Amino acid sequence: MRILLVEDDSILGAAVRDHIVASSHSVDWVTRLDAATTYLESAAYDLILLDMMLPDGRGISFLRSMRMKGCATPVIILTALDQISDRIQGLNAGADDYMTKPFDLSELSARLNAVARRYSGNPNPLVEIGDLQIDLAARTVARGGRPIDLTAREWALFEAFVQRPGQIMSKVQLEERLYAFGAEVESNTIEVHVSRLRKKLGHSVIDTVRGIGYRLGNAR
Amino acid sequence: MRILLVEDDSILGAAVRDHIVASSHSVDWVTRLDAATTYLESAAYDLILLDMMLPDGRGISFLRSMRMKGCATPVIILTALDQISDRIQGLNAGADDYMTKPFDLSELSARLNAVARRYSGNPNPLVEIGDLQIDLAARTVARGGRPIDLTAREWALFEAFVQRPGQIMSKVQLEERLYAFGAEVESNTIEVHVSRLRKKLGHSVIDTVRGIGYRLGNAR
DNA sequence: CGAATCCTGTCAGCAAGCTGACGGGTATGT
DNA sequence: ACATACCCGTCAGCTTGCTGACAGGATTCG
Repeated sequence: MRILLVEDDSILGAAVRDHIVASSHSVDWVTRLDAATTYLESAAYDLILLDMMLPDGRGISFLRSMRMKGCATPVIILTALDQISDRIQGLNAGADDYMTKPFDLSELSARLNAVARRYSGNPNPLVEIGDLQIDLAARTVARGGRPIDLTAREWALFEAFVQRPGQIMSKVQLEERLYAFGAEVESNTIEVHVSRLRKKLGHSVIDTVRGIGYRLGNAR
Repeated sequence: MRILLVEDDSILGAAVRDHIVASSHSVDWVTRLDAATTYLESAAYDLILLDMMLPDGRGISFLRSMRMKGCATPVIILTALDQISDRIQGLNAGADDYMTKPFDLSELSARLNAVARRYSGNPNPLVEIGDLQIDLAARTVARGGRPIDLTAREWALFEAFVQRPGQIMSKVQLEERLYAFGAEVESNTIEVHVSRLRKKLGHSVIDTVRGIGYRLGNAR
């Protein structure tokens, strides 16, 4: 999952950024709204964490603007404890959820997961694909009750497919989803990860559509 | 569809064989039961057309034997008009249908199609896959009401996938299904036909599972 | 703290698959 | 009967993808 963090408090920003990275999501962190606008135009984000008070304006204006432009990316607003009006206004402006500073990072994870699940159109974290049992919340895969151990990258890649069954994802799309700006990969890294995933899950779980991308196999 | 024809009458056998070939199915024609046994052990048939009176025995014995061995291939028995007991015995022994000689060849086609549909577990000839509308009886494919013209070979290949959604078919399996003994192909003919089919249907209708085979794409 | 292990991205060689082109045989039309 | 068009299998060169190996950095363990 790719996240845009808009937060000018450097200590909080760094903590949140690090936590997101440790959760094996990718994150771009900006401290101003103009940068957020630019980033949002350049990449597809799965989630935006949006502070309300920023040096060049209010998060609420940014949120209204992006909603008016038809952008449906889920937004969690970050508000001060005593700013209840920010929360109400934010939710009314189209935010999906809010968190009040200071917040516990495990609370952040829970919120991230909840929004991601809603966004993927699949609120139920338990998925079966062929003979695989997948828990999107616990980030586990098993076959016949036997767990299959996936690394963070492998999980992130697999999750991308599971959240979009049947949809072909190009290598560029996968790269954008798995890597933040400045962390793009060169060479054939996506192919390598797909190969590693296949080694663990079996060669018919993910299909290649040559010249286009990859998708979940048609396991019926 | 690959058919085993067991018929010692050379005129009838030739007429039936030619009709089957003209219908773009493949057929192996034998005149004796021992040859039929050998063929059945060597290849997977979709249907057997079985005469009752053969030089080396009765078709009914062959049918009983193959059913006892657990072979589920559909069988249409070919009987003389006045041999009603053959018909009853044949059906009781596990035949799927019967035809009485002499029969009209278009009647044979209808029977072939009916059995093939039942065998594929999909008695309904109308199938939708992604945005394709397929009529298995009329052997037509259309997209948005616009027909897509397939040649006989292309249709045979496509039909194989449609009848087994989600199942990976290896090149060998496809070859066995599309070509009779003595008509096997060399070189990369299956790949070429898949490529041609993709050119007409789109590149994401059939997925390649590298090193294993092909199957219908996961169009959801 | 050092050693061992693991994860991840890169590299590069290989290979399975893809596709344009061609020729022979068949079917169709005049 | 001849010309044309089409189908189909083969060929071969190209291409995209796959994967083993490696090295560097991060993590884990004693």
